[in-house]
Amino acid sequence: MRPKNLEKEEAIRTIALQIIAEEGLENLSMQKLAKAANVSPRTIYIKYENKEDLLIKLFIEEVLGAYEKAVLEKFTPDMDFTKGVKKLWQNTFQYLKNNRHSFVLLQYGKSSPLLNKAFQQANIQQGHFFAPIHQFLELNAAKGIIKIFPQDVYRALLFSPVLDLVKEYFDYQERPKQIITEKIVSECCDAVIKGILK
Amino acid sequence: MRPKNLEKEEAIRTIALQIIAEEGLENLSMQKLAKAANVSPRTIYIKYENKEDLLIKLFIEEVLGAYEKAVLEKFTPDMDFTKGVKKLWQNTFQYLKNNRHSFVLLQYGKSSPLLNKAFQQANIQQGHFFAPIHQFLELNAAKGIIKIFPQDVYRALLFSPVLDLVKEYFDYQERPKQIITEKIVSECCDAVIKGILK
DNA sequence: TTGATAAGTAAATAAACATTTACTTACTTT
DNA sequence: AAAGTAAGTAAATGTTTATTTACTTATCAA
Repeated sequence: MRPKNLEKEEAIRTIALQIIAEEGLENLSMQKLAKAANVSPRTIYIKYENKEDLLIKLFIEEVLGAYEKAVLEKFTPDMDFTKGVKKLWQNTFQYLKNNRHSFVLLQYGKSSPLLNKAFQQANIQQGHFFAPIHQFLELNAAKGIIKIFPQDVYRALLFSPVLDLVKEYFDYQERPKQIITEKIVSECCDAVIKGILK
Repeated sequence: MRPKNLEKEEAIRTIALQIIAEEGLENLSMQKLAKAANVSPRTIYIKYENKEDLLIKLFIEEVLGAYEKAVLEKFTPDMDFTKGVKKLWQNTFQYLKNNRHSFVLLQYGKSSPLLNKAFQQANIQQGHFFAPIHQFLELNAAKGIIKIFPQDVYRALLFSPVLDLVKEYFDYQERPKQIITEKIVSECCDAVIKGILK
């Protein structure tokens, strides 16, 4: 049996993310992707059932999976609260600023009903994303270190700002304004931490 | 001369937002829209040059414009800092939770390169969106009431969490978790304010 | 009332779309 | 080295797409 050419598989994923980042999810077509990845349309259908399947796997596995791994690098739920949050912010900013293509699809995950639904299903079926962060927050809430909120609210309070900062970091390249540096990210993180501590 | 039928114009915009919210921007087509709005495809092209023009006008005028107006309701830049931020959060949550269709396209504005570019251009050409908020923050920074950050960073810190809370409010309807109430929104707002005060 | 005119329609156009068919290739197993 | 097989290709499928053409309608100004 002829074995799979892993380079082709990777090209499909990489080029798909690139097209989405540059032209938008609205403008990704199977034929355009095949041509750009130097592959026959049929080849895409070996690995993916259809276009929706491709998008969902790209989003869940390629983007969310890798993003989660990068964010949780050197993080443990039993860390000191301030140190833990700072580490998570650092990891997030570092990873996303070096992976703009992933960042764009990640943002689409908050808009597109297809990806949104896929995320919720994956979250239930294959275990929750960012589970160690949940644990971390529960632990610190129980210890009385931070204010009590529903789990999902912590994410809004603690982590949505850093995603916005990444977006501003990329926007910088397109219009003149102050660049987002690691120092600014760190100072923002301090402000967020101050707000959530009891 | 036969006058424009304003009902048709509004139907086009309303149904477009509805399709985007339910099926995604990826799945909005001019023919689908025409059919759903009970209008000939040609009628859409009277008001809009092409599909991109429709999307941009929908985003900038219908969504961003109305959103800005609602958020700034009863807000003035010389308000007390805490009162001002609380008012902005209240307005945001109230308006968006009652306008889910607008919220979805608003979120697409952070993903789609087309809408993103359109936003940046509109921001420059027709004056900055949310200018009173800029003023408000500058004033409070000058008075030494809040920490000093670049203007765009304030938005990330102060306002991205409330958009995330709106998203969670809508997600509630699809999977069981704690509902986002006005009380929780208000408590989150307090935390954010605490973090940014000097 | 009528003539001008932009709003509106239904149907058509050509291009692009997702997916499949029919075939070839390259590798493993025997 | 030959057979078997999944990976891979090029070209075709029928559908849907954005947009236009050719025509009709409704209103206003004269």
